[in-house]
This record gives sequence, C-alpha cells and structure tokens, in this order.
Amino acid sequence: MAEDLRDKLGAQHLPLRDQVLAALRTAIIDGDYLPGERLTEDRLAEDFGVSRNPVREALRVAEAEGFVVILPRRGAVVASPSSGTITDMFVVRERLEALAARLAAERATAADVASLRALLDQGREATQRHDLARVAELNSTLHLRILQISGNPWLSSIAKSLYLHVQWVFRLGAAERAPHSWAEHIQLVDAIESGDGDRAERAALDHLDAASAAAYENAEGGYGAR
Amino acid sequence: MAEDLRDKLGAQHLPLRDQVLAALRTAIIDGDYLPGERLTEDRLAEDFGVSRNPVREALRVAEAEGFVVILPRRGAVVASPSSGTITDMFVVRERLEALAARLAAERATAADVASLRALLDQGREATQRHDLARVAELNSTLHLRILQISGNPWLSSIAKSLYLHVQWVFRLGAAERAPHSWAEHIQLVDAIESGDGDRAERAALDHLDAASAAAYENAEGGYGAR
DNA sequence: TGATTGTTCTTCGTATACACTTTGTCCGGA
DNA sequence: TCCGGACAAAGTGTATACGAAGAACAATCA
Repeated sequence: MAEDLRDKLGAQHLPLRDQVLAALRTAIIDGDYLPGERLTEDRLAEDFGVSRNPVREALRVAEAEGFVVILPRRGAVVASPSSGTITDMFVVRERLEALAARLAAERATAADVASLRALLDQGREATQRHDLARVAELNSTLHLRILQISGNPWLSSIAKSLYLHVQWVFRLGAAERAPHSWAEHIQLVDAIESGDGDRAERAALDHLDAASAAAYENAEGGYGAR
Repeated sequence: MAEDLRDKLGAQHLPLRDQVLAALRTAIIDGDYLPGERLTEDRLAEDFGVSRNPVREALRVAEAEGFVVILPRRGAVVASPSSGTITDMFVVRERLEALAARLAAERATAADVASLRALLDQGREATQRHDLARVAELNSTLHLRILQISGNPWLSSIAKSLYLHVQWVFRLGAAERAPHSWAEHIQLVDAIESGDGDRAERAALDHLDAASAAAYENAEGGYGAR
C-alpha cells in the first residue's frame, strides 16, 4: 500500500498535505488503520513518503473532521466511534438529508433529475450483477449528488462529512443493505422529480429510518464498542 | 469569553497551534482581520509571537472550519461570506437548532433548566443596563448551553460551528437585536422545561425565523457582498 | 502597445535540532 | 514477589534554516 500511495502522491500537483489527508481519510474509512491504532508522525511520514510537516497538517484537519483524536504530547490515534454516537449521527443526518431532499425537489432541473435517474439505472444493473461494492459506491454518489443539487454549500459539506463517518462505521453493513435500499432511492428520486418538497422530505426520512435501523442492527456485531 | 481564552492561554500548556487557532478565530469573528484580507504565515507568526509551524497548522484547521480560504501557492485570505450563503446558513441552522431544542426538552434535568433560567435572568439584567455586548454574549452562551444539554456531540459541534459563522457575519446586527430576542428565549426555555419536544422545536423555529429575518434585514447594510 | 523577461515575495516541503512529556524498563530493596 | 524510583527510549512540540516552485508585478524590449 505504501508504494501505491507514493506513486499517487508523486504524480499529482496537489499540495502534499491534501494528498496525505485524503489518503489518511480513505485509509481510516477502509479500515487500513483501525480504530484505536496509534498514528505516530514518523510512521505516517514514512507510509506516505513525505516529511513530518505535511503529515502534521493533515492530522490537524483529520482531527477537526473527527477521524483521529489527538492527545497532547502523546500523539494521534484513530478515533473510535462508540455505538452511542451512532444514533446521534443518524438523528442529525435525518434532519439534514431531509432538508437536502426538500431543497433538491424545489430546485432540481430536468438535467439534475436525469443524472439521478442514470444513477438509479446503473444501480439496478449493478444489483443484478451482484456487484455489491459498485452498488454501495453508486449509493454514495446518489446521496452526494442530491446534496449537490440542493445547492446549499453548508448543508452539502456538513452532510457529506457525516455521510463519510456513517460509511466508516458501517462499511460492511452498508454494502450488504445497499440493494434493499434501492427501492427507497427510487421513491426519493420520484419525489424530487415531482418538485414536491414535502413529499421529498418524507421520502428521505423513510429512507434514513430504514438505513438507521439496518445500521443499528448491524452494529451489534460490528466494532461499535471499544 | 475573552477572559476564558486569556486564562487558558496564560495558565496552561495548550499547544501553541490551538492557541493560535483560537486567537485567529476570534480575531476574524471580531473583525480584527477583515474578509478578503491576506494572511501571510510570516505576518501571523509575528502577530502571535510564534514560529511559522504552529501558524500553518492553525491555518489548515481554520480553512476546514471555513474561516479562511487557502489558495495553493498563494496563501490564505480571510473568507468572505457572501449574502447568498446567509440564507443557506440559516436554513441549516433552523433544522439543527430545532432538533437541539427537542432533544434538550427530552433530556434536560432540573439543574439544566436552572442554569438556563440563570442565563435568562442575567440577560434581563444586562438588557436593563443596556449592556448590549453582555447581552449578546449571554445570547451565545444560552444557545451553546442548549446544544450541550441536547447531549448529541455531533449536533453540538456542527451547530456550534454554524453559530460562530452567523455571529461572524452579523456581529453588529445580532448585538442590536439581542434584547428583542430575549422574549423568544424565555419561550424556548419554558418549552424545554416542559419536556415537550414538539413545543420546544416550534419555539426554536420561531426564534430562528425571527433572527433570520432580522439578520437578513441587517445584511442589506452590512458587509455581505465583497 | 504588447509580449517577454526578471525580480521579489511567499508558500511548500525538507531537514535538523532540541526541550519536554510520556512511557517503558530495569534494578535494588523490603 | 512486589514495589518504587532511576534511567533510557520514544515521540511530540516548537523553532529555524534552506531550497524549489509559483504568482505577482515591474521593467524592458520589439
């Protein structure tokens, strides 16, 4: 993995700190760095093939985003989302994504709706192929696309961050449930297309309730507690 | 609040980057650094009497929080919230603070309610003294306290961040309106004390609608555009 | 005038040094 | 065996210096 990252880092022109941050985030979300794992600056610097400075800057942002916890004079460890905060996350997400659905319904252009429909099609296809990873990916894309259509940058960035965390905690569970949630997604896109804000909001709430229930069920066997 | 910061800065051994970040945030919110103003690392390092490293780390976090914009290879400038995003901020805040009010109503202990009542009393007093700055400060404290009582760390941190931004944009306007909003605050605390989530949520929505309207009115003459 | 070339400022990343904390280990004594 | 303290190691926190690269701006030349 270290080599892959180094290749990527060398090729692009983005500031190293951003590349390190992105790599760190995905490494944490993908479970390459497990909750509670210690992340010393030297180690990360070596893993990513950079010096300590970019690593430190990336760590500060990762802390602000809630992916790591930094203990003064003791360094950073991968954050451990406790099962207690799972409900908290979903409660907030529910409100935010409901709002996003409403705004999207009120503002979506025909092209927007078309792009959502395209995602639904691809999702149905991937489901038929039993390509769970792809379904999960499309799932993400759909949600993020709705946020984007909502046209509210604050809402978008906050909900996106929350969404990443949910993915992190329920990486596996979400992938399994993805096909089942597709019917709910169709309802949601239909509602957005209709331009009916209330209806879109209800659809989003229904979807999130189901997702929340599934996630919580899954958490019993997951690594929620630590 | 300023005193708290100063105490911390002097007394404890907080990492310099955190002190710099806090100082930077308040400097921006207080308008010491104006939107669009250029923030070179050297300058900040000199202003705060530290080396460039802590400044850089603080800047990255400040960027993640939306207080500054960093242009690659060109450095940081104080962010310029456009009036377009003001509505966006309030729409999101409305949802989040309504949720906070509901949760607070459902979870508040007698001690929690007492602390809110104490803030209301101090606010009434300060209003009578026409001490607008103090009223605004108590206003903030009250809102943050409700967030804390809600017991949802995600909600709390997100709403707090949004709240800081609102304060930043409407520093002046908020202070003027503060006395008028006090009646709404009393309604809100009453609702929280009653334990009626629906009622608390409605009270929060009413309050934010009024605040939003006032803020928006005020924005016409403020520095919304740049 | 307009394009080109320098010059300067600043960021970005690297490297190094060192104080200070925390942590772990080892050793002697009860 | 267990305890406690000395000691060493590891790692962060901070400062500093340096070179490379980019951006902005001024000056120069066709």
